[in-house]
Amino acid sequence: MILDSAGLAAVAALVGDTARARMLDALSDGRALTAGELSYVAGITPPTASVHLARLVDGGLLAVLRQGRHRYYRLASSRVGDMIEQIMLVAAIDGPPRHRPRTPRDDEFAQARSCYSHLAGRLGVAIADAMVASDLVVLDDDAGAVTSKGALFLTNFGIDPAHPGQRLFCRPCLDRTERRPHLAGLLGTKLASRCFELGWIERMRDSRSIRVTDEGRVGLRDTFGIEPTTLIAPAKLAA
Amino acid sequence: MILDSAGLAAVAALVGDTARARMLDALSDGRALTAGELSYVAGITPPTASVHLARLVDGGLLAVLRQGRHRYYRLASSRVGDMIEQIMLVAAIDGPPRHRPRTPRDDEFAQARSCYSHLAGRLGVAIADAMVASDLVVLDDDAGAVTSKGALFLTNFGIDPAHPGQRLFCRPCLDRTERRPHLAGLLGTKLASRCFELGWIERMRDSRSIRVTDEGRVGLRDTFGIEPTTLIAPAKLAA
DNA sequence: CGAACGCTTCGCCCGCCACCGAAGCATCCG
DNA sequence: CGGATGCTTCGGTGGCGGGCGAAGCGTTCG
Repeated sequence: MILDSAGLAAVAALVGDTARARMLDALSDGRALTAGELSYVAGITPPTASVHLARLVDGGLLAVLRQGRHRYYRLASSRVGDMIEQIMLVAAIDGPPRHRPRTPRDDEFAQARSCYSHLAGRLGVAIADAMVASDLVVLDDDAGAVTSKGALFLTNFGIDPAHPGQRLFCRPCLDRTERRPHLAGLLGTKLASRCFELGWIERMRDSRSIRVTDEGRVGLRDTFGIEPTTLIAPAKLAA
Repeated sequence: MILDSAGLAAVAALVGDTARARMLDALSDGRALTAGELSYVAGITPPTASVHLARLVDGGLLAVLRQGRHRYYRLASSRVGDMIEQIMLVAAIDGPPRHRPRTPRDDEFAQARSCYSHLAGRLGVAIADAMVASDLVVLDDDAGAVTSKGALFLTNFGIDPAHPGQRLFCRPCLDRTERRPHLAGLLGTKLASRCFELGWIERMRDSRSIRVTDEGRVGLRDTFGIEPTTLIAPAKLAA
């Protein structure tokens, strides 16, 4: 179980099928979906989906929760979510350019989304940028930390920064649409929760995309100094 | 190129073949190997290997360097290495238990190895543990930081901790054989380099495994307080 | 208790791709 | 310049796995 290129191949092969990849992608925000919903997003019939789901459970990527006559499937752990995100990052950056028709959903997705339990997309990067600029957190490629100024800020913002003596709990996560880091780790999770709590953002149904509410625009501007325009212009920066 | 479960599937499918997975595993310490060597480690004939390698280059996972009549292949970026490590982590922890005959090479590998550019295995975890215990670094699941005491220690150890004002550059990386964190990020890289420089460790040929030298045992004990026995006992902890 | 629903199992078909041996193409050597 | 070496391309074969429809099983509801 150690020198395990066999395990590498086995897990990757599970992900390396279009239908299964679509299912995993749909599950990668951590929610649990039913077999039926998953067969729909994968674009295959229920029987076929059932076989795929059985394989994914068998391979340890998914966990299943029986509830009445439904079966809810979810990622087995956040590690699986991280793995999917990492593969997608490689696909986006190292992989060959994929010219696909750009849909409105793509724009929503690039705008603001969840990355397992934290915020990503233009919104996530904007928050990270703002916090770095205001000296609330410091980041390099691999690591990050909350400053003492940042700890104070978080307290005022309604986030308890303390595990006693823990001013860290912050990690950069390379954003695959923006190709710049957003905030992950416990800090990322708490920031996201707090923004939901405040009604600044809300999930869009059946996707990882997130919508910034009107209150959110005001709050983000007042609290982080993020101009609402940042969150509207789709891709003018291409210049 | 955004809502890209297609890219996810494409990249994962590349990794999800036994022969290609073996090649990628062999390359995952960042070295460049020739097509011939790779066909050998994959256990396939040169023609077949050639096709696989072409696919991997085409998919952006590998880069090729022509040199005389040889062609050297290496991972296209450290992101690809991270991805492989992450998939293997999922395979090791979330995947089904794989009962394989345990070879001496497995033990070497679990003992000490490189994880792209930093140290992993029992050695890597022991160093991380020692530095946490001595209050040189602090770690949680997602993030870490070098303490001021740690910065002083690193200077004495021959590592320049400064980017001015950067006492961070430290990240935990879950070890897939020990299932506990070792040190990654810039700190992890510098620690590994310095240990090589001091002659404490050396690469074993044709693998990611690392051997601790006699000087290394002494140095690790005197500097980090790591008892040499920690680095010899293969798997007594199974109890 | 029977009908509707959600999901899985079964049986079958088909296409893709990993694989090899032989031949082709470069590059380096005597 | 001819032979050896390292790698790739070509042509053909075989097996694995993804796909569906039909049937089976458990749950829920009227």
